[in-house]
Amino acid sequence: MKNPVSIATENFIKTIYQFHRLKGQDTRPGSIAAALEISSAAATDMARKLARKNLIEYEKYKALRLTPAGEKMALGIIRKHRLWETFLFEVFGMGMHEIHREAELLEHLTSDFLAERISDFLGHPTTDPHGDPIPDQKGKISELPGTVLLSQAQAKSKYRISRLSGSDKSFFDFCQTRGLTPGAEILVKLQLHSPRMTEIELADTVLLLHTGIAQTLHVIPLTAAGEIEHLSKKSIC
Amino acid sequence: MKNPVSIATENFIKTIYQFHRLKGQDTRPGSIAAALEISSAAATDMARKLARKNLIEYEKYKALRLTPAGEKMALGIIRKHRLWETFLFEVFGMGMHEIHREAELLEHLTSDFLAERISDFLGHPTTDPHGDPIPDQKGKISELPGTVLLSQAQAKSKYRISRLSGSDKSFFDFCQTRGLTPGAEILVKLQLHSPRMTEIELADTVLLLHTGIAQTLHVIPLTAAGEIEHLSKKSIC
DNA sequence: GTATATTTTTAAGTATACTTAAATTTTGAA
DNA sequence: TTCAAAATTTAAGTATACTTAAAAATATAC
Repeated sequence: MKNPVSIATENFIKTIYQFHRLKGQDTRPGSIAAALEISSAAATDMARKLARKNLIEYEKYKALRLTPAGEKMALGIIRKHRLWETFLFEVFGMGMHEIHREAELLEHLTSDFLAERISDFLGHPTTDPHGDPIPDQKGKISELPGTVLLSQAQAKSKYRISRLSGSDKSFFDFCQTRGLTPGAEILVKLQLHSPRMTEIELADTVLLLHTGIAQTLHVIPLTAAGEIEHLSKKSIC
Repeated sequence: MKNPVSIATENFIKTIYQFHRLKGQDTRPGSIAAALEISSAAATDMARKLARKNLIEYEKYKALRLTPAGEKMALGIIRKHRLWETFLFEVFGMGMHEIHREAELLEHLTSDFLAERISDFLGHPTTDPHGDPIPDQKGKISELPGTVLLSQAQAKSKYRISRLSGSDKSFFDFCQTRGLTPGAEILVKLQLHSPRMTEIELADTVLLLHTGIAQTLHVIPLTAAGEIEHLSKKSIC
């Protein structure tokens, strides 16, 4: 029935999924190719092959879309990735900048059986150390609703950090020493333009973050959009 | 310097090493091919390619031999394999028949960095659950000296079980319920011929093992070969 | 609306890792 | 020692996953 697929295929499918859900919908062959560091020609090639396997819906000159089977496969890979990240972080105490690199490899040679043993061992976590949701066994994922980049958050509003999407050690070190971890509550005080910076407050500390950092932190508004302006005007000051 | 090699290459190198060290020296292309379930032609092909990469010493129509670089690579893969087996057994409580299957995959996508984290976590074990030695970081392996198959052990002699080389669940279940684990001391009472069976005693229990099992258990004599006959005659009776 | 820039696709070619079939070499039995 | 069986190698071919370069289609800028 379900014949095993190559690592190249898994990465291709996973990238389409992530670009579709997270980035701005741009799943044209060129974008996927750039992310995977392969040529556009190779991406077209792969797309046509995977369309024959019913993983991708492919139409010439159109953006790539996953079939339900492709999406299910992507979620399976992402589940393994995030379980490994959680495991390496919590059990081996590996750094945030290291776990992604290792999980990127392990995800491809992890059986469904082993994935369940990892999940059992960890007590079936629902988010990984970056704050990303871990799809369940059936491929169901609880997408964080309404998350925005900190750089696009509204001034004078309260948010909860939902996700750290950076990759280098210095970024994670910075976040950790300042308490910028998934779940932390912050108040956006000011959005500055030229130079673009975001001023936030958390635990009585004020931080001025440049765009590079503020674009890497994802946040969830803590109250309905309409009320925020109103509430924050009252409660802060 | 050391460019990454494929999973196919790793399995090829590993198989040559294992056939050279464990089985009866037969590392001709056909044997390696049979073990990997590929054609002899494919094995010849691979051997010539790896000779160009200085991992194999290849001479037409001769048995395949690893270069020092090839041997070092093999030991690195075996280290990762056995660390994973130990880990999956001790931490996840996976069965003996399951750990090999999973380690067979994970060994190929495990960085040296991660291997050291696993080793750290386990307290730097020197043998895996099967009783096989785990090579150290530099590729040094403490080969068990003088291990023989239980089916070839001398009657009326004491041995210590050193290794369980089976692969299926029923074999490991049988060994576990009877106390046949690496480290256990046994007394070989009798070697029967037609049907070939081995009678052993451990912890006051006498077991009659058929050849299939006795060929899968590796043992180490507990005294020098000369003394055994003498000693066992005295102490038992 | 046309021209140009961008993107995608097609075409041709490469490396890896296999296959089967035929040719060659080695091995072992009489 | 010879000769046939067994193993290995060579040759030709396939699928995957890429490459570069040229052609074709789409998007955008004026």
